[in-house]
Amino acid sequence: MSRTAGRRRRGHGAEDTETGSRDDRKRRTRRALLDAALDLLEGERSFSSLSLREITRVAGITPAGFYRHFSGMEELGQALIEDSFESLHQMMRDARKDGLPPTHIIRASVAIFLDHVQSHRAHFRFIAKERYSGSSAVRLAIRKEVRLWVGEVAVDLSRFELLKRFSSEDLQMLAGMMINAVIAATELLLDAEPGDAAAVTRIYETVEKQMRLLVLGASLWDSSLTGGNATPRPA
Amino acid sequence: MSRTAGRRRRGHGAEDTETGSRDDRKRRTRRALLDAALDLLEGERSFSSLSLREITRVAGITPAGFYRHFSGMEELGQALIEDSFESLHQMMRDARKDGLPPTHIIRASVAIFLDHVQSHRAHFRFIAKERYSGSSAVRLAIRKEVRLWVGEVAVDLSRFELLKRFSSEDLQMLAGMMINAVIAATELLLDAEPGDAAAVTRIYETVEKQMRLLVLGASLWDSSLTGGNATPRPA
DNA sequence: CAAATCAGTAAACGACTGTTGACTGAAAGT
DNA sequence: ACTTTCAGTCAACAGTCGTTTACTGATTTG
Repeated sequence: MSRTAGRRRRGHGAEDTETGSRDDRKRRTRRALLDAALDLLEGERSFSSLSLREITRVAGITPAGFYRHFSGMEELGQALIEDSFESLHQMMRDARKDGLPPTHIIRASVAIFLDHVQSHRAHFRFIAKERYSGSSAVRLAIRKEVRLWVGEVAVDLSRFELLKRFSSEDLQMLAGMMINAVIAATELLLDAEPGDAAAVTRIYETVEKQMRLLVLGASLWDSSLTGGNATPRPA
Repeated sequence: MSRTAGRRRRGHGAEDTETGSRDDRKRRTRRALLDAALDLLEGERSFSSLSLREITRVAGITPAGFYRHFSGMEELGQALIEDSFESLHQMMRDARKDGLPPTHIIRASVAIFLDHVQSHRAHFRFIAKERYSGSSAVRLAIRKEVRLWVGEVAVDLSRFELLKRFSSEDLQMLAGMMINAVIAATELLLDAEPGDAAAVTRIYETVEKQMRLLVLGASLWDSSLTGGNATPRPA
């Protein structure tokens, strides 16, 4: 009743629906769907609790219209993952091309990454939430990205004179610990209020300290003392 | 139609419903509800995607019966958290009482914890899933537990002669890194096939290596070199 | 033994869900 | 100028959901 206003009622998603070629408009609607999902995930909700209808409502289209873009929620989840990591990869390529300062490479890299996190909160919130709670396809995709990242860092580390005597396995472990620390910092960053500069500073400082501790440990490391006697029990 | 069998149809939850006092039966049904939720969480599902009806179905009671035990799903979530951490605390108390070997305390502690994880997979899967994707109440509860744990470990570490010169802040950081490594190992453990002894052994060995690296780093640490110049940017 | 308690049942409610098929109308193709 | 394509609409579907209400019947209580 009283649907007085213009025919098309849209949500926050696609604003100027009227311009551009058909492909452009389609791309815009797709973006609106992705953004709608990210918007809803900014709150307490988890991806698996989002409904298709809810997302189309926020994006400003009809439920049935959803299927012109994705076969279902699972596929939208995949798209969100690709979306999130693509901007990260882009950033990392740029950073590599621009060249890092030779002296504080680690610190600079960490800072660049955390800056990126802060300017893409929604993406990383999604990743953090889905890393352990998402569908197995999404979880695997995230794990693959992390594994690749660890590999890259291990290669970078292998160029340090100090780390020449590291076995490649131990290099992976060191890289893994560094990335674990950065991921932990990321999660703290996402939990902190975005405007809380003091908290942000503390997080940056802490992770830098952690890196320093790891480098110190590495300087005394002897890869030939590997393994030793572990204490595992099957259950 | 054709509901031929006995009146009460129960799921996997409460088996011998017929015995015990009224309180006993109530407790058993409550357990059945918690177990039903944990069962469902063993799969791909996340807690927020579980429905109340679904849980009562698995537990073998009527939807309305749920409310005799919990006011809603949120309260059940809280109960699951308490349940999970209670057995952990119990185990830690026991371990402390029994006394750890003086020589390899860290290694032994880590192994004991990971053993506990393996024998309580469902609980820890729940915690891992909800740590970043759950309701804020649940997330806060988990974070509180982790923070407390870090504090305890920091106190334990302060007794080492090697760490006497650590500032309390740096001790917290070291303890935090150790626990981060253990949590990362926990997550690997939960993702591994329970029977995969080789994978389990690798995880134990890796985390022990990580501990050794941290201890090495600590041996060179100088708390007076704290802070330095961090590189944070508000956004 | 009668009365009170209360864990669990049964049925109904309105709301929301994913998915469908037939449609419309503007853009793209020819 | 015509036909084709196709993003998005609309209406309807069969389910599931959380919650409420009145109830039942065994156990506890006095």
